[in-house]
Amino acid sequence: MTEGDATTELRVHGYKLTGQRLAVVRVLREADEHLTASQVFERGRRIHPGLGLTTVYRTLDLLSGLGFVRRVHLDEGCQAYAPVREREGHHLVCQGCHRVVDFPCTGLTGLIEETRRRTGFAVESHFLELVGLCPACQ
Amino acid sequence: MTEGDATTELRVHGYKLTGQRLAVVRVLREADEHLTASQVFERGRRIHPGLGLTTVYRTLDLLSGLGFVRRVHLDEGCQAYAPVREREGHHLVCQGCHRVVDFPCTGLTGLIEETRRRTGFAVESHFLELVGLCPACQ
DNA sequence: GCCTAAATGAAAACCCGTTTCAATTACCAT
DNA sequence: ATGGTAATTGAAACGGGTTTTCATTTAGGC
Repeated sequence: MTEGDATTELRVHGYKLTGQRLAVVRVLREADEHLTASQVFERGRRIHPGLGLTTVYRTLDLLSGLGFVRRVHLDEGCQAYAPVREREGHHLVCQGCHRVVDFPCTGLTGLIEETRRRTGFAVESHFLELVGLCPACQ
Repeated sequence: MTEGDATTELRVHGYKLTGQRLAVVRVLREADEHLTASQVFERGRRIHPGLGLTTVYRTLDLLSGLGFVRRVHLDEGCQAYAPVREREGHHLVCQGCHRVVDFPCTGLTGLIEETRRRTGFAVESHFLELVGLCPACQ
């Protein structure tokens, strides 16, 4: 996610470019670990003082709908967010430092097609997340 | 998940076989859709009157740790649970009726190995969920 | 049938996230 | 530039789901 991408995309969809939104975008772009809403809130405040937590939640929803942010689902809970660096990709999360890296989604079409054939389901979306330890944490 | 499997496994791990736990196990075994904790609570009460919601949460955690239950992660939220019918498998969820079907985890080793090579991460676990429409809901 | 540690339920506490609403502000048209 | 307008915002109240606390009960080994 580049800052330019996000601002363009916001504009294209008719959303206003407010300082608050740009602050949230910047926080996410500069983070390489997953963040909770209140972490985004804290960091965003340094960029845009007066930013409200409510706005953080609203903006995370917005960016999530536009595909710039993805929720991270962990055993401990599902209230973390990470920037999407690779569209059509997925997240690989480090258990140690919470770093999040994107990897491309390849080699799943066979599995999905096979599942469609065996179950009759029309598969519309999928969610894949890998969890492990990054080189530094091993 | 068969009832026998679950009781055996509970015993093996030194957990007591209480009526409350067996009720939760039975509710999950007989459900073919994902259930929230309070749905498990309601149904479990019919089997074991006096069952408490707190116990339902604790038992879901327990069974989840033993691999008999898996959380279902949806856009609407992550507070649903479904029985694991196929170990080493994953969940396929119907958007219409919430039915959950298991499918085997095959064809992911290549993707994981490739990711390991490219990122250096030691991948320890993965979570895959497919979402779509079942034959009846299409 | 005891004994003891584990398990339970009710109530309170907690926490995350949403709604409400009046005030502000970005952006378009002039 | 300026003004008008609908979108956006923040504070506070609210809501619901989940966890903690703690006294009581109970399963399972002796």
